Amino acid sequence: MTSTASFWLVKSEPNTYAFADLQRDGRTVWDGVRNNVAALHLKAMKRGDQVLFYHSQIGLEVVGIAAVTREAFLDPSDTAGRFVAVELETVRALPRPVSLAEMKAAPALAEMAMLRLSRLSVSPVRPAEWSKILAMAGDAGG
DNA sequence: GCCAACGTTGGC
DNA sequence: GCCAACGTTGGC
Repeated sequence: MTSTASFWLVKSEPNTYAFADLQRDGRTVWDGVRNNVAALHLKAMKRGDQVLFYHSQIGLEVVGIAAVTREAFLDPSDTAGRFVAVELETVRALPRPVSLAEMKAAPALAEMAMLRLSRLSVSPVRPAEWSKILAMAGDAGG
């Protein structure tokens, strides 16, 4: 069977919700996104899509992999009913984190959406970028 | 702590 | 509908 999963990257401040929290919880509702472009990406996520988990503000590195377990639904934290959330589950921590500096220094990642639009909290990752980052992390699964 | 980038708001 | 002011994000 051919895989049709897509790849994404989400940012979270570890002070607020770290990858370790996702590992503890198993699954979590990814809500609170209040940016239209990010919301479009959330709406495009399909069950089974793979997601890089990035720590913003503190750490500044990709630390783990999550997967989409529930496709976009109205964000329960948005009383205006305008934005959506998805549900994510933990997959695995990376053998070693990949820092923002490393990603910036990698020519293969020069066009990554998260590097070009630094404030975007949910962004697409191309298959080649996904493979590159997992290779940089020493993760054989990419 | 500062600043750049970018989105939103509100006066006109 | 324009655009200046303001707020937020996130890297440095």
